[in-house]
Amino acid sequence: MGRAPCCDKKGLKKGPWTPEEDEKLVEYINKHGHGSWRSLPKLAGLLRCGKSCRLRWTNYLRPDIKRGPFSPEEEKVVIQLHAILGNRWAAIASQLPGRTDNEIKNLWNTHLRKRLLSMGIDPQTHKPSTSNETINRLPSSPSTRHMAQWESARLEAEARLSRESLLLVPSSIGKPEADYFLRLWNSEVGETFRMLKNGEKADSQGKLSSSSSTKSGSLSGTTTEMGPIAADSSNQNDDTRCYLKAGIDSCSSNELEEESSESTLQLLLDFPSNNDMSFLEHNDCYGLYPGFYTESCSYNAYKNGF
DNA sequence: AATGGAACCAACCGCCTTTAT
DNA sequence: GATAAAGGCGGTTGGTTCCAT
Repeated sequence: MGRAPCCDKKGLKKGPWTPEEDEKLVEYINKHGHGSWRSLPKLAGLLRCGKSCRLRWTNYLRPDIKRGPFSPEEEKVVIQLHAILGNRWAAIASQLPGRTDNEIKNLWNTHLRKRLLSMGIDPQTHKPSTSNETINRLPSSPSTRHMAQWESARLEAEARLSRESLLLVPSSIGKPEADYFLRLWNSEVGETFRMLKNGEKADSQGKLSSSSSTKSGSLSGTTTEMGPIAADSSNQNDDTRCYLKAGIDSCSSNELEEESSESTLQLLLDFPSNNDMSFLEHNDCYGLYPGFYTESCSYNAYKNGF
């Protein structure tokens, strides 16, 4: 049994919206709300399908839409969330107020994806590409992968810190950073992260699980492979590089699979500073996105870059 | 100035999930 | 439980603009 078309397409206009159409749509929604999208075009006097009206409203006419170019900070968030969520544009958009899924999708396809590719990063896996085209330019260190995982763990740790700080110090509410991570953690993003971390089948749509070879792979890797590294690194920064290297060199993923992410996180939080990744600067191979290291050779370039 | 390719982005299409009956 | 309608989402397309030659 075929699905009925969303609307009768005879006589309906397609293509770009005119200012007059926009005006009609905005005026109607401001007065009555959108109600049923199916019946809206008729009521608003538009020769458009309801779906088209909904899209025009949500992607362009909504008053809270933030237009204009993405800030470096926004781009960074998109990249980080994409590493966790994959192509779940709506979920990513929910973390960027005023930005639409369509906008983020376009940003990704036209800018960020190419930028990562040019840096030798596979935009789907966020790992160094193995293609012949890029492999020769890459530092062939496994630690690049670890840095992606590290960044994911950092996200989680910061979210936890934010949540705890809010519980302990109510006055911290309103601080943008804490607010952001609290929101993130309590949102679908955080839920996805937690589910993946626990090895659960994420979301009922099956979309996540269908594409989770990337996500669950990298994320479970975050908590497992990071285990001994973070555990050992609870000592001092001086030792961290050694532990990091030792962890990379020696860790057998099977054996590490059992490592508790709780303890890992705790140890992460025990770091002198969660944001201080300066100990990585001394080694040219420690970096998530090698393109950033041509100048500064610093993980901070990734953290602050874009 | 003309032109061809690249880049950008709004909009469409089809599939999936949710909700109502 | 079965079915249809509606909404939502991600992939893709096609028109427009920009830029190099």
